Amino acid sequence: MAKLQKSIDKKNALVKATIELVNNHGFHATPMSKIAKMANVSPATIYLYFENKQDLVNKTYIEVKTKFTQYAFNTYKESMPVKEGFEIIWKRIAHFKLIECEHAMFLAQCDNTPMIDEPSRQEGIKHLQPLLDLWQRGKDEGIIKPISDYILYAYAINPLSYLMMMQKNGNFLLTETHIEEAYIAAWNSIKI
Amino acid sequence: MAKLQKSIDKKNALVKATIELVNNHGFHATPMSKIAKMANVSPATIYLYFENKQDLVNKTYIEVKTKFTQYAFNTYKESMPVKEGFEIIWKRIAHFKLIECEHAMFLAQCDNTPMIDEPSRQEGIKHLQPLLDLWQRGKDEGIIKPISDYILYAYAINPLSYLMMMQKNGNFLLTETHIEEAYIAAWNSIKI
DNA sequence: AAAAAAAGAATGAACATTCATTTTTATCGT
DNA sequence: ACGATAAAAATGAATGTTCATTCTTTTTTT
Repeated sequence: MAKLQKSIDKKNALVKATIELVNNHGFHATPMSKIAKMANVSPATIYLYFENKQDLVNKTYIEVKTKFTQYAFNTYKESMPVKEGFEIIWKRIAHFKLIECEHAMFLAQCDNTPMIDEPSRQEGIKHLQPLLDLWQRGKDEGIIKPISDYILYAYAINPLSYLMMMQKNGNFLLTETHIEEAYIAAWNSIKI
Repeated sequence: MAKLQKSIDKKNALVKATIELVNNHGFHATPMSKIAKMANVSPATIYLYFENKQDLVNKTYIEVKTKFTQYAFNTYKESMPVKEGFEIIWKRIAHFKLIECEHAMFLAQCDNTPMIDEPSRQEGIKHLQPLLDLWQRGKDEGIIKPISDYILYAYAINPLSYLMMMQKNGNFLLTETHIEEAYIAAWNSIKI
């Protein structure tokens, strides 16, 4: 195994362990020692890859957020009609939250607590730009309500996070039918 | 000042300090010593009122959640028509999140992290029963979509939490107009 | 054999909780 | 109504643990 590959493997193992432990216990309740143990690495080794605990979690956040948005916008083209584009993006997001539940949970926790520092948070927000552009186009074309992007996001996208939480807590099972129902509710709340 | 009153004052000061500090730094990053300092009390005194840190935050959660739901359902009567009842409850909830932002933020953080233990979390959920009953009535009358309560909640209520977060982060200012827009989006996504 | 990477042990700070005293409040006999 | 005293409440300091980070040594790679 090449040296570079080995380094990448270790870094990935650390990121993976961070996600799992932070998901289950929260940032401050996951010691570096446990992250190291789960990644089969010495605590000291973490500091070869990351500056400190905060840096580890910031970088993990950015990495996961990047994966998330890459997945979300993968099949979307700017040339698509607004309605079709929205449906595609929305369903990709839903799908990501379904199959990459751990990653999505981690993002939700980062976005809802003071765990991530402000620069990384801002960096994370940028990734959503294509969706905001799509909405702007929809507003210009008179298809989407001319209201604040924050409200559009609150009604069209954020509910998925809540459903994922409930799913994780075992309160209910998210099926394809639910996803379809949720999509319809999402579109109804933003379309004119 | 009567003895009992004094005790209640101290307990309230502790709860208030807990909310403020946990909001700004998270559960594990708020030491008991800081909570004590902010409440003008010795660290040891906390243990006269609460068993330990976990108990302090559990009890704080239940107290805030109780206040929240009392406020939310205050003017609602079961005799109201479904649509009117929902509008009243929804707007009370929105109003609470607007004027009692600190309390609402605290609840959001509790609901999105592993900070609260499971029994307290379950206890908190129970408080929402009147809203679930109203929705059931709406479904029976053919006014509200026959879909899972979780999805109804995700679309009708949860978006308010997101908007409150954005407001808190200074990203945008939540006005009466926004609230009205959001209410319409909420109703559109749950009505038949 | 030199350089780089990794490891385990060591360090020192921060923290939750408890302990030994002090201060406040309540009770009682006068 | 008053002071003495017992009980309760509150305190600051002490304790023992946990943890992030660093240091020194060992292992691996070049």
